[in-house]
Amino acid sequence: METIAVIDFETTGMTPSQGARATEIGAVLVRGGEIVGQYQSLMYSGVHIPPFIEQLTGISNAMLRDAPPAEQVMREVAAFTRGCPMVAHNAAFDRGFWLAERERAGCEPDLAQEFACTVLLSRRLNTEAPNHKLGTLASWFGLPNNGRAHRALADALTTAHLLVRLQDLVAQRYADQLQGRPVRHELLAALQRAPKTQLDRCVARAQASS
DNA sequence: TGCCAGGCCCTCTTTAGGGCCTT
Repeated sequence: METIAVIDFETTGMTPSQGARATEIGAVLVRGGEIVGQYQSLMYSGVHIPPFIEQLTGISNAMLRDAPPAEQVMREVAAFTRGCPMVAHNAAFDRGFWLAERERAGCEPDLAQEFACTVLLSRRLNTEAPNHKLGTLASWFGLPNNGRAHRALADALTTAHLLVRLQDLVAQRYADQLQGRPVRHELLAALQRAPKTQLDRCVARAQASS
């Protein structure tokens, strides 16, 4: 059975290309609609956390002084998620840090780790929601409270629960095509790229090729 | 002086602009 890794980074800024670094990572493994593993660690990279980010995340410069080196954390989490397809909320953001921090840590590229994005999927599958922020969708779906928002494991757990709900939506909406087969990451990745008017065709195509 | 992310989506679009989403 497929295991999907859901990750979330807390960082010092919006993009590695401007020098931002990760300060914390949370990773959750999802298999068969259940959470089967979780990982969280602060990570020290030597960069200063701006006051705005300290206030947003609650992660302070003092907290990071005793944290393990970023390179060590990335090697651990790379081993934890090895071979798993990935999911994140606004995956373009987390994927950027995932690739940058992995490269810094000297991790080998993992070609199996395609990303699916719960923002893109929610926009296609859940058009009634007022917006597609993680906190809004958690309330909208009545997801479990996983602790302080803007901490990596709490947000990764919320994203994992959101992923399961979105998989359920796909399974219910396309029950005829799926015929009881699980909603795999490959189908999610195809759906998130499909035009809204062609979701039915996308599912039929994915099922025909699987 | 004014700008400083990037990828995606929508529309009063496509030779563009603005909003969303993440820290």
